[in-house]
Amino acid sequence: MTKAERTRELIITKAAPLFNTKGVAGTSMSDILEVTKLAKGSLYVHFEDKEDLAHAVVDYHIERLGKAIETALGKAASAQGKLLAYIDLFMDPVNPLLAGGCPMLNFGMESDDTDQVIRKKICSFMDTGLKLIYSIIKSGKDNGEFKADWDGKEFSIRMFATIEGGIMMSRIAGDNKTMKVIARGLKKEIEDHSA
Amino acid sequence: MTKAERTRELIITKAAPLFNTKGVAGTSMSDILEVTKLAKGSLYVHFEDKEDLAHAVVDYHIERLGKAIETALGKAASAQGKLLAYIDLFMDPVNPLLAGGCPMLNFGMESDDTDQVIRKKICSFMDTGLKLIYSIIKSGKDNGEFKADWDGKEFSIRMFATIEGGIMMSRIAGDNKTMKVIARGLKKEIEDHSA
Amino acid sequence: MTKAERTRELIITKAAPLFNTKGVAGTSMSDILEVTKLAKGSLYVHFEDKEDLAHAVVDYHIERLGKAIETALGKAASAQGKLLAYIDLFMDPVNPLLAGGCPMLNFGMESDDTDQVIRKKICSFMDTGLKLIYSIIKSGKDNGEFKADWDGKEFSIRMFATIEGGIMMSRIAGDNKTMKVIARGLKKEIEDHSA
Amino acid sequence: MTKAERTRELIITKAAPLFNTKGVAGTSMSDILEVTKLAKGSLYVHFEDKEDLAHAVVDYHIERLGKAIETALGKAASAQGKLLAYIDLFMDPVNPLLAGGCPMLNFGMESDDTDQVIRKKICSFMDTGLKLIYSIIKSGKDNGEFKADWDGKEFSIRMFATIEGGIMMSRIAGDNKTMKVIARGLKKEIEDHSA
DNA sequence: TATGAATGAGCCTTCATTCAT
DNA sequence: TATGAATGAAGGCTCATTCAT
Repeated sequence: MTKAERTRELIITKAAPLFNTKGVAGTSMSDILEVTKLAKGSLYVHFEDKEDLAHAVVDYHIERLGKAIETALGKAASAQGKLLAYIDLFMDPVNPLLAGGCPMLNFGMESDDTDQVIRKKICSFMDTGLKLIYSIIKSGKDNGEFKADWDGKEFSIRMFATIEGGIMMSRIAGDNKTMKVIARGLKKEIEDHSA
Repeated sequence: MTKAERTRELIITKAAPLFNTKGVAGTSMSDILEVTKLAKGSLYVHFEDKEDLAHAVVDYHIERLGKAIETALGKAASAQGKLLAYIDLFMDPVNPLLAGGCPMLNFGMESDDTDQVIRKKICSFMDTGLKLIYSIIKSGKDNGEFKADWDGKEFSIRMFATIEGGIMMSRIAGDNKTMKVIARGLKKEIEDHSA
Repeated sequence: MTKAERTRELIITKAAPLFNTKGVAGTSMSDILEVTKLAKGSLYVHFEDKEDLAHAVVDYHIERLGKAIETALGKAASAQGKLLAYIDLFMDPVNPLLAGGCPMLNFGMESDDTDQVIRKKICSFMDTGLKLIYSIIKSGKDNGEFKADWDGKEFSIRMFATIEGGIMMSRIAGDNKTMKVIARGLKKEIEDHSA
Repeated sequence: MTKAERTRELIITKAAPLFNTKGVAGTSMSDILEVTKLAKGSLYVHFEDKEDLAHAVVDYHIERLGKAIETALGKAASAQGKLLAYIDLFMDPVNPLLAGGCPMLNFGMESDDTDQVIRKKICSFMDTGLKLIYSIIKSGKDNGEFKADWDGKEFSIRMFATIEGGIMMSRIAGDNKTMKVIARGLKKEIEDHSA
């Protein structure tokens, strides 16, 4: 990793929690300077402008979340285990994996009317997640873990939506009670479809 | 209504879509001046500062959404009808009731780490909504519409979360497909619990 | 004159010598703040941006120079007197009427490749000047002051060009010797065409 | 020519049209980096600072213009031919010899109040040009081409000024009409003084 | 109450330049 | 010599807000 790459990475990693916490509009370049301890012009050596940095930060969040999911699911042997692991990953929205909470919610809700590049990045990551859940269910049906008549497509969409909604509710409430109810419900449904 | 009250109302109604679309941080007082066509100082005659206005705007959104729900549900005679009406109200996130989309998602996700007053307003409105759904189910169970063993508390939370998650997904995707799948699932579940 | 008009006028009059001396690109908004003793944002109450202010300053220079010519020529009774008065007005480029020198030269030469609005303003003022000289010659011929066969069009262009070139040369040299030679030549030519 | 000298030359030749077009203040070191495709630090290997480069660029313009004059006049056999050749060299200000137009006008007018080094360079080049014209007239008088009573000093100054003024006027107007009138006038005067 | 000029902190960004590599 | 990352002052401009009218 060259020096430039290291600095770029430093900026992204330091800026990431700020953007995810205060939003893109709510975070100033000065805020980022402060946490990176870099000099004024330095940010612009590595990023064209605030927008460019914001996009890189979104990519970073997507990558981190993607890897976290991959890791968590990698530890599970069965399809059912993977689904449960996925749910568990989002069980604590008050102390989330990524400071500020789920970047899909944060960046998605800020960008839907204001930044189409970010919206599309989040959209494509959402699709990836959806497809992942679907593929797990499918493989579970293929290997006999899950009942063959389970509608994997419908469930993957609903599970995804429910989790995100649960995260939103828990973060707004400031406690995880809601998320727990939701997780229990989803898990029960998964178990109900075990063969 | 005095002239002052009317001006105040004008500011709030014109500012509301801006805040809900671009966020609080992303909306400037000048943006609001522009759409209200008021003079610079006028805003501060009616609101202490931007924060104060933002809070009033959140209240306004809550009130409007609350009334829309009330109206929609008022038209339905049965408990089941009310639940279905509630779902239908959120069926078109791409062309939402309130410009910018669901204010609980927008203000909730922007404020969770930045503005505790807004967060609490959204939180308490969320509670109201949750309780409303719960009370409908309860009354449905009381009058024999719904099976007595239906867990109303769990379902109301899950329904709320799923709808919000569905709104989020549809807005990020830019189309309502997701929302339709979710609505169908929730409605089926409701019907499955009809007595 | 309203307060706003007074402030606007203050900014223009204070900024004018700066722009005419250091050029538009070479003058910063901070330079202007300093001489006007206004606060940061105040400039933008009266002007959209630096370009807008620069255009107003060019207009101001044009107006002042136009009025100075008008006044000087007004004092002369005859056509010949007017032509000589015009020349006299530009006789001291080292201590010019307008700080920084002839705005046609300064703004014209800076803007020809960079700001078409300024270029056109200067161009149209130049045309006015040209037409003025021509009309003086014509009226002199009409009233019998000048010989009828004098080519007024050619001379007005050449007189204008020679004066501007003389200003340029004197300012570059830092002394008025060149300008004096030129003035003498032009005046002789005018006298040679007296009837 | 060493590599360093070649790079230095490259920078100057690429920077020259920029400075002559947008002015010194209006041209940034980044602009120059862009057209030279050099690395950031490289400029400062060859030039102390922007001022130093600007001075070199002025020298370059002076040298090019000087050589162009020399070449054009070299082709003419008689003194009269040389004077006419000189005038012809400046006949098309809209598509000038040097991109941006006459460097004496451009750098002269920008520098007269801001950069004494540039001003003096232009001043001394102007003197050279003036002396050249004078010497041509003198030699023409010596060899009997021109009338002995022609005031060569006065005419050389006036011719120089008129041409520069004509360039200015044509560039501001965006067409060469003015310049043509002026050239015709000067040429006629030259012919009128032929012996 | 309403106005809009004025404020000055702060915004994002570019500037000329330096310096470690 | 050449590189390009780093610097921090300064650039133009917008911000939320105040205040005299």
